[in-house]
Amino acid sequence: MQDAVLAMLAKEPSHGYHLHARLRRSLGPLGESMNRGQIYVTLARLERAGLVVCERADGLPERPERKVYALTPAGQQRVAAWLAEVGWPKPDLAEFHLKLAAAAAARLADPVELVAAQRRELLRRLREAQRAALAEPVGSGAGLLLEGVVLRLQADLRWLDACERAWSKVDDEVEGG
Amino acid sequence: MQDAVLAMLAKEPSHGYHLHARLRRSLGPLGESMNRGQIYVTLARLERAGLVVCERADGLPERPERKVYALTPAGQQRVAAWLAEVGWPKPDLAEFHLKLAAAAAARLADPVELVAAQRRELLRRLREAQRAALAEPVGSGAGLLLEGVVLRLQADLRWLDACERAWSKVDDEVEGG
DNA sequence: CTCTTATGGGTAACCGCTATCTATTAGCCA
DNA sequence: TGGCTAATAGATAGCGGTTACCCATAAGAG
Repeated sequence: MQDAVLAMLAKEPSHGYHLHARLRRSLGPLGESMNRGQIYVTLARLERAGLVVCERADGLPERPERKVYALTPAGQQRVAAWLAEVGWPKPDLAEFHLKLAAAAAARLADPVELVAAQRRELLRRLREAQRAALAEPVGSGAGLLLEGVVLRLQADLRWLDACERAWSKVDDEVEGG
Repeated sequence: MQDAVLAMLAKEPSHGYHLHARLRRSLGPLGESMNRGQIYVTLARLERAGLVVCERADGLPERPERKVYALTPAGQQRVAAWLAEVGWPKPDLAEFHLKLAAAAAARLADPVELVAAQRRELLRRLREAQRAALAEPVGSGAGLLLEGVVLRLQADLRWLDACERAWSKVDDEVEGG
């Protein structure tokens, strides 16, 4: 979040609400879930860390005071460092994996059933993402983002197939043994 | 995290360190990054919420006191609810997307270069995951998990290809215009 | 016998995010 | 004109997770 805000400020100084709007526009449909208040918390921390400064540009006395923030040299340095680093979020498949293991171990549910339910959900999201991608203008950033979502969902569906194969075999062994 | 701990307790009561070991074993190489202290924080919260109870079973006086936790009826209910829900983590591609946009807008870096660097990193991780998968016994839970990681990385690499195509086109337009 | 290291178990502080609350501005409508 | 609603701008509290650190035991090394 901090890096995202700094990245927006690298283009031009803004106040909290404007930053929020720019982020949402940049992320398209995936930015819907962004919280408004988070921006201000993040800005306060960035200011405390000396990465941004607040230039009070409340020119109109009748408007609510809005604080316009801009990058400090340290902030620019951090943006450059962020751009230079090659990080990638680690896959978060552990939860479903544990769910299957727990269901089988405690005999609380049928793992193959859980996989089937999950596949229905992912197919639903896949259709939704494809529909949203069609609504975006071609070549837009949001459309590209949605393409990534679609590719991920397809990969996850393939993984569910593998899960089903694996847990079906376990069931057979239990029944057979 | 809470659900993961509850799921382990659904199979059998355990104390903190044992739970940590079981979780790590169940997750294979992906469990390496798990923090030990987190287990105790989580157990304390679960106890406060009335989902688990602590039966002090420190039979040997010379051993350090270890608290054995077990599910309460409310805890069993929550495990059942967790198994019933069909959730899936949302794709977290936004950070890289913002990185590309910020690099291009502030002219701090070449987006196509960033994509190339990211591709190198993902290929490295892909090789690593495939190697780890070969080290796991076939049919084990950890092996299945690693297969999911591999499928995801392959999907992300395809997305990077799409990113490169999109941002190359943008560069052409800028140069041409 | 002491020093060091590894293991087992725990606590506290910090950080990020979400939800919620306040206050002002603007638009609408009766 | 008064009252309702939405949008804008900002602040706060609480939850969940991670990190860093602390305490005790056990095993070796000198």
